[in-house]
Amino acid sequence: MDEQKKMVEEITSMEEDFAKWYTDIVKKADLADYSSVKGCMVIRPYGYAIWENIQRLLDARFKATGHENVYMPMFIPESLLQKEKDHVKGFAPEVAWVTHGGSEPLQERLCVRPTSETLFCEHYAATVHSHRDLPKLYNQWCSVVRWEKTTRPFLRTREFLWQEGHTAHATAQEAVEETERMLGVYADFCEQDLCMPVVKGKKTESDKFAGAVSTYAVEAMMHDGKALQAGTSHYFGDGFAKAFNIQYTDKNNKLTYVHQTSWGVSTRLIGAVIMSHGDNNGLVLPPAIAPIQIAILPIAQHKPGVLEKARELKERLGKSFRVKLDDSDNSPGWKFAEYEMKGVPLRLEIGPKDIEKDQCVLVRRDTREKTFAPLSELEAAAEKLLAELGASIYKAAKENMSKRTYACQTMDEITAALDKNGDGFVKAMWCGSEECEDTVKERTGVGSRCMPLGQESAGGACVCCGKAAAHLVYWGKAY
RNA sequence: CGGGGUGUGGCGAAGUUUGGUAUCGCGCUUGGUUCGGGACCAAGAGGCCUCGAGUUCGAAUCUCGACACUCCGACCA
Repeated sequence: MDEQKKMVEEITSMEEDFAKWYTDIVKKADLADYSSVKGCMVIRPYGYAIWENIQRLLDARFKATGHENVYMPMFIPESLLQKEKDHVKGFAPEVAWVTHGGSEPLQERLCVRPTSETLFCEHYAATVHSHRDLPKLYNQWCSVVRWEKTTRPFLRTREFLWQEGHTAHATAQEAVEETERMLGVYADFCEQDLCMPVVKGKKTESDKFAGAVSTYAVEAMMHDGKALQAGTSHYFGDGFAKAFNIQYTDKNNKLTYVHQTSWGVSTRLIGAVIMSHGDNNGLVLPPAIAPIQIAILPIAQHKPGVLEKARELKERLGKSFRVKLDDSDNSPGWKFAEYEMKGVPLRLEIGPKDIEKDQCVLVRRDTREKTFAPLSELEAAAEKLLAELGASIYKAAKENMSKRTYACQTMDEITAALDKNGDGFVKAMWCGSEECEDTVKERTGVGSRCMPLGQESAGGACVCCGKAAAHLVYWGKAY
């Protein structure tokens, strides 16, 4: 094949230009397209199918932990948004406002929800009266709007799809447990279903959600060594309850404020998957969320019996897997490249030679390794290969993370590690002062990502000021 | 929000310096031959040159403005 044609079809290599590689995949794998409003993207059927799988799997986990789905309005009156002062301060700069209904100016302008804490609070204030009404374990799937200045498909868009869980509890302890439980649900989902290792941690004071007592996050590492916040879980204490007057009568007939949490993940997860597993042939999808798990590609499909056999296999495999049979006129080579671009985990080739031997060829997306599978054992073979692929891409992502995690004691060590090995997580102690946090960022370019849970090491000196350190911090550049 | 880059059929580009009514590759349509790593032949279809104002006999090309995309920083899911 001549070079000219190659240029047309191939994507930019990730080594050459990671940012362009990313947007190439978004476009060429048919995940999303730009629209006429900056930062608002069209999520195309293939991209949306990935989101539907994410939704389905997460929703099951939410239900399993006792949550119910609800739907809150898209608009928030300005006065309602204003009730919690830290919250409004955090979000005011990026809300979109509705000022007119038709041609009539509104008496009070309405903001398009950037997040729905205030709406849930208003509702809880109206419906929570007794300890018997608690806990409230609500979740909603919706889109929210934040008027971002710079945007990128999936990673940062002005409108994005997400879920937001909002819970109200009788006690602080219960709410803290909920916050940690949901962080765990996210971490589990990322690791098991997205095959993406994450670091669970607590955000520093300066990095907390607007209005939260504490914010937790799962941080993933992308292929280029930059960090991506994959999900967050917040503990609110009774701050919102006081601002919105959410009280219940407890067992001792005493009026008490509730304790709240909220937690969310968004379509950003799709960006995370692209940048965790993709390669120079395109997307690589974890089997759990792949819209097509097996692409059946007939070879020499005009020859007698081939299409019939391919259809038979589709019927059979369709009972256990998400399967697509491509019987279009495109050449086999074209189809190979196409389904690799789309990240389909497993490709099944079936041609005259296979039919003779009562077998087919299975090819893993990540390694392109071919396996000849007897048709009698096809389901088992496919199952095994999908599981192996999942384990294998998880392992590769994990290795990338370990390889790019640098333990440092001094500022010079940080700079040296980043210079030598490229972007990654820097593990370093921190005294807890905002000054040091800022200084580290200024001088080394890495900001605090989180204070990892379960890794608190006592003692040591702050990497910046040298005083006694309170926390181990993962630092990094972030998306 | 600061600094760069880009905007021409569906996609990628040439043409802009020096104004004269748009070119190439891929894709698409039809017919035929092919088919185990991005096939080939033939005949076709398809363009508000991002948008708006201006200069000019005449603008993709010059001027001004807007919008969008994108990269590098600062901020955020």
